[in-house]
Amino acid sequence: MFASQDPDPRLAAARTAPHPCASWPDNGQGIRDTIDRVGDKWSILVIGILGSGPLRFGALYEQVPGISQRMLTLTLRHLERDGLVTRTSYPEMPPRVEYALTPLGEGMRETAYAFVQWATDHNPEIEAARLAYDTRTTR
Amino acid sequence: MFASQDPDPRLAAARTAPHPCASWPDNGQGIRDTIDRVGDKWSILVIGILGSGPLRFGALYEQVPGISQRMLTLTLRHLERDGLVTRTSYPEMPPRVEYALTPLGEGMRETAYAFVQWATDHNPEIEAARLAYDTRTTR
DNA sequence: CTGGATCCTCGTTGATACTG
DNA sequence: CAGTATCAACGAGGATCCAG
Repeated sequence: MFASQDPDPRLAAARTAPHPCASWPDNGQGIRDTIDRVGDKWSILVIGILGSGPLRFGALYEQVPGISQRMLTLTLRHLERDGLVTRTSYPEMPPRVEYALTPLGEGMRETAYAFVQWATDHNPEIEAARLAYDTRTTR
Repeated sequence: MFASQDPDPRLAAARTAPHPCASWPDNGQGIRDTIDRVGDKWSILVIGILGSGPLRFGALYEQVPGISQRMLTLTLRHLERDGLVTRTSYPEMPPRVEYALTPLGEGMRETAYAFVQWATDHNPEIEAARLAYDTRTTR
């Protein structure tokens, strides 16, 4: 599959010994899910908001602009399943449910924060690059 | 470029404080796109791989397991548009096109690496939480 | 108040075939 | 080799209604 034939010796070299770190530590296995959890539309927002302290469903619903009830429910379920968020329901009338970050979730939040920070800092460059690209290809 | 921009001392404080603000610095605007770029299925993989050095389309195609030509093309276009990757085509026969990380892309890679590292380190905990959750709800 | 159940739409992806 | 074009399929996400 790999060693069958190699017209270009550079390809063989590139495949066998490129650099110490050819890619990510994991690459393509379980990490995918964790990244997806952060990459999905709402999770990071929820985690960011919960970083300031526990909140009820309704409060969360108000603080995440544009989310639907369904998506908020699903997002919270996923986060709970992954051990990032705890769900505490108080059997009262009317029902009250509070969501809070676990220590694991707090760690995730801090790590994600670093990336958000980077994205914020470099957003101007990225926007500029997009503008340049668009004008270049449109013209 | 890094140390010069800090007009507001509160921002610096907000970065180090445990519970700085209600949410992320940006929240809901342009950052979304950047996060989406990382969150999408292939971009991080491509960026990670390109971290070891420039590669041709075909080599990339081989190193990303399961990607389709179309998706690789689209992913590279997006990354190029955002100024994270450069595309250099050599007018030869057969055609040769090389993709490489820009400095911006390299910065993105490093920042993302921190997160991937976290995800790798804590994957066991997350998997355990999932298992616990599933058995709890299934039983 | 919280959130489960349904329906429906739209975007993203993959397979395939074709071109410079 | 490095794409582009086209089409079909799938699934995430939104709207709405209903229930504990």
